[in-house]
Amino acid sequence: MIDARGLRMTPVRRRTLEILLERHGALGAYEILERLSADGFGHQPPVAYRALDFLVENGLAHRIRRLNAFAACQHPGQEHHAAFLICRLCNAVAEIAADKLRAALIASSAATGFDLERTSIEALGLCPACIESAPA
Amino acid sequence: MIDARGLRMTPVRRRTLEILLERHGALGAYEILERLSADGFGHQPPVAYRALDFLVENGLAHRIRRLNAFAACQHPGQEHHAAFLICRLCNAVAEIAADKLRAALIASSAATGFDLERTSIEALGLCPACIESAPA
DNA sequence: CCTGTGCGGGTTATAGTATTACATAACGCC
DNA sequence: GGCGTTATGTAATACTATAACCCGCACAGG
Repeated sequence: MIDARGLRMTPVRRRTLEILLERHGALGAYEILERLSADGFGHQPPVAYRALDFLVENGLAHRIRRLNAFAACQHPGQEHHAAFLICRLCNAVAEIAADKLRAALIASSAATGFDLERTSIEALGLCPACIESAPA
Repeated sequence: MIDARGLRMTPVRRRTLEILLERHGALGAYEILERLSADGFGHQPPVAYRALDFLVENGLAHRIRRLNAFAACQHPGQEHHAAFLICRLCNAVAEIAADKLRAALIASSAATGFDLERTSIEALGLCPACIESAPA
């Protein structure tokens, strides 16, 4: 039950990750909870939040704050920092590499004396598909 | 009642901005609501949310998503994009210029075909004061 | 002047998101 | 097997945000 990195990938956690992977895009905690409970897991919010916290903590999923939602990580296993592009029409979420952005952010903040630990970079706009279907 | 930019700075809106300015750092909508209602304004959530939406929309305040809170803009009147450094211990919020970061983000996302409209860049860490008082 | 219109602000009610606290069960180790 | 730790389940509640509706005032046009 304990994988190479020392992670305990229990049934709820695995199923939660599967649910996220099945969907391209982000899911709210309560949507995930519905599916978990349909699959026989508990049906109270902490069930979903705990599994999600675990996945986020271990780099298997990301939290999209703008949507109050979660998405599976596109590059699990690799140490990386991500930024997210969110379509304001269809809520599609694209993950892009943000290592350079993060470095720039740390550089920009050097003068403040802050010690940065986690960064969250999100952008709202239109995805290619919605640009097509909803032209100016 | 209408200023140079065509903004209607009504009493609730002005008071809301003052409340944000009085505090260095971020305030939740319900904290703001408490003070507004103590000052004789309405005491239902929309009162605060509407004023805050107005301020954010017009560049006089920022929304800090990580904290579900709001902070007065440090550079009002100037067209700019900001990033925020949030202390995970004392919740202090520092605003730094993010125009370059934004440009880099737009460059990074060019390949995806997304059209970026708004960006939100936040980082969590320790502020100088908390580094002092809580050393490793 | 007066009246129609639009915006702001007030209200009630409710929706949506997240956490605390506590009890029970499973696991890993010795 | 027994013990400490971690995970799961539950109930209850806290916190954040929005919808829908009404009223009144400021302003523009007649």
